[in-house]
Amino acid sequence: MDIDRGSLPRAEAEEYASWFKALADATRIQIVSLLARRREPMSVGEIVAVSGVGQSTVSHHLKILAEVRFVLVERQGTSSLYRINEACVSCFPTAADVVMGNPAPAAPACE
Amino acid sequence: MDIDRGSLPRAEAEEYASWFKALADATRIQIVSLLARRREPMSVGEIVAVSGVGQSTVSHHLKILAEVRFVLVERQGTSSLYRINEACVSCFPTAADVVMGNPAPAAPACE
DNA sequence: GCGCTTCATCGATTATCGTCGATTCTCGAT
DNA sequence: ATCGAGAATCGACGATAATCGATGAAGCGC
Repeated sequence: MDIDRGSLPRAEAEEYASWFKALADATRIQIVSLLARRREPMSVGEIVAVSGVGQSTVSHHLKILAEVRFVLVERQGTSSLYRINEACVSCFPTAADVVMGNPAPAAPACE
Repeated sequence: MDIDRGSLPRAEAEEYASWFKALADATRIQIVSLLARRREPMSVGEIVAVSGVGQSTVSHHLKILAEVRFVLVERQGTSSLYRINEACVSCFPTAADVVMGNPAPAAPACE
């Protein structure tokens, strides 16, 4: 395919797709949004208590979000503390701009 | 769940999720990006010729993109002309900002 | 009307996803 | 060493998705 000329290169499109896929679920969006608003780390238990789904499900979602580095994790004692990846806060909307053909304002890659 | 306090309301999260889901595929990202760069309408055949997947698959992807109104369609004679929805060009990156907890610069809802 | 082009839809196949309950693992405390 | 709490992993389930080939429907030219 030579859609790459006139569009995005396939490799770039696939990376963006993995980002959007990570947010293609309402529960994950709420988790990211929650962590983004409180800038402080939260334990899995706190997120479970507020998320409306089971613990294993939350853990699964957090793993997906961590794989694309939307969230960062740090083990502390018996609990895992998750926090938003500040870099993504500015770089992810920029990716949306790129897909939509907008001139990227600034912000290069995400870390 | 009362994740709605401190995060996004569930209904809003679900709407955003449907948007991100529409772009959770590299082929669809390339199609959107292609239509966004050429601002002119393209026929399905043109997109197929450049997309690397079959005609029925492209038609399927275009339907998904049209359902969330990222693209608009207009039948002309025997062919269907798809074009980018200009409103989404600015409003979709804003949605990304909202999810990431950024203060939305301006741009209200996408019609 | 007939055929051709263009696109949408159908049916089937295969793969991926969200969720759950149960289990396992890792700590810290006793 | 044992226990208990917190979190990750496993196995399974139904649901959804991506892709294809084939078929169907709409419009144009002859």
